[in-house]
Amino acid sequence: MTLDALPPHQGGAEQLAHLLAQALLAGHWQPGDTFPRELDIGKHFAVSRNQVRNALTSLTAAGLLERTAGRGTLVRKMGEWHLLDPLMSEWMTGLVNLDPQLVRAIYAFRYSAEPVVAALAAQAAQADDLERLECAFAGMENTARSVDKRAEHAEYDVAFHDATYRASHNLVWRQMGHLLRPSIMALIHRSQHRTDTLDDSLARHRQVLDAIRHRDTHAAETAAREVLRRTAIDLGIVS
Amino acid sequence: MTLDALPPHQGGAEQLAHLLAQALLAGHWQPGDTFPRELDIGKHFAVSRNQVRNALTSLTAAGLLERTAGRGTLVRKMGEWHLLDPLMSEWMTGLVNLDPQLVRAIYAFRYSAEPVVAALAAQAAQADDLERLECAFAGMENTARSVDKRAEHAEYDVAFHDATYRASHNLVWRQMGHLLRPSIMALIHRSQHRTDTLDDSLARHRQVLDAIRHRDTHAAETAAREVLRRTAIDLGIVS
DNA sequence: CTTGCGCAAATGTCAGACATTTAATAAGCT
DNA sequence: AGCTTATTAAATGTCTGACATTTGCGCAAG
Repeated sequence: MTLDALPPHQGGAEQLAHLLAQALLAGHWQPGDTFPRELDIGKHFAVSRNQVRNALTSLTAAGLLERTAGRGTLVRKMGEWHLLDPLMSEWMTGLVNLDPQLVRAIYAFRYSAEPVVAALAAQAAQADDLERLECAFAGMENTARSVDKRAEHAEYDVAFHDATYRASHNLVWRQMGHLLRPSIMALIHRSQHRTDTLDDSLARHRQVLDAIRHRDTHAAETAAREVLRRTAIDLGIVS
Repeated sequence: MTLDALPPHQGGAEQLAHLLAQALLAGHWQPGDTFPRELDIGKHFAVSRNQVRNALTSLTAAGLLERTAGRGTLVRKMGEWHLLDPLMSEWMTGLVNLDPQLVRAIYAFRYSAEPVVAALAAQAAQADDLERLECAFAGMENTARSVDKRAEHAEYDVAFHDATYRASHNLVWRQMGHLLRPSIMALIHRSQHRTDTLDDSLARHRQVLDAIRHRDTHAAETAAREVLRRTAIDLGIVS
């Protein structure tokens, strides 16, 4: 795989990293392949070697690449990626062709984790947590009816689940909110945004909110599981 | 806080990053403080500015620092740390004075997560997963009796729990195995390594292993919870 | 067939100058 | 006095060229 298929870019090592990362996430290179050399990348995108090195440093830190002096830069396989690195979430959001295996893995994680997180949230939520949840849910309601607000609706969806993780008041769980964005964004491209499915999704989210508000851990657990069942249908994981 | 209290180092930006990271994790700087300037760090440790910048890049990627041109380098608060970055786990292991709030947060996460993970492992474990689990458990047994094998015993302990996460066969859960190392290493320094508590710990680990081997998800869930109750006692979280 | 030498190619490192951003300070006007 | 605007100093960010180090390969001698 060469660089020629990649779009141009303008300014900043971060944007370059984003570009290359998305190409890697999309599978343009096979694991074990040798990545283009620093100088070639610099020539192709008309940036200095410094910018290239900064970008490659990020990709290496995220586990996408492995660099050794003399040998070059190798592409690592998906199992070695640091999926929990916040940068990875940024790079994954907006990627239309995310590997189905990855979408499924993230979904399976959420399906096993979020019920527990919701239960914790029901125990630990404070006033500001409830406010965040209610605000996000209201946003979801207000953006559900118009087709041209799909992106905005997804943002509120992310905010709702992120607020759930935050409400657990656990530093570790909270970090995992990053994973939500790519998972939920994948929904936009795969679901048809039909109004009946959206109503169903809203109803299930409301049950999570109510359960947390009433400090009912068991109800929160089952309600979160129901939300994710709906998500599975929309993701096409189950029919 | 100045650099004078830090030990010297030899060679490599990674070691420098490790040194500075441990000082930050130990709370030598308050959140919001300004970190020493690049040139000062370089002078103090007799390294080039490049090495300093490479080290600080790692610390910034881990969320420990925030750098902006003109202002300088600021120390971020614990809530902003990227606890799931593998580098963080490396830096935390071997740190004797880990913040109790952090130890407790990681424990609370494990207590809510590992039962679920063990249940998944009971569903998805393959032959090689069982082999890893059995090998780690055997190592724990063999090193339980002698006091001078505490470090080795801890390694097998980490390997056991890591094998559990791996056996879930989920890419996301597997990443979280990194968090185990600092959590389990903290046990060495806080527990008295009494033989009766070790026997108890071994028995509870054995039940997890057996439950996974027999594909009994419910038993795996409860057994994992029992292991962590034992851990809580040894960590001094509950009496 | 194996060992060892040397060359080529890639990443890693260094040093210095310069660019850019930021905050504080001083000047100047109303 | 008070507000706005240059000026300046200080910190990180960037560029450039040269050099160091590691790795893999070819080639030749034993």
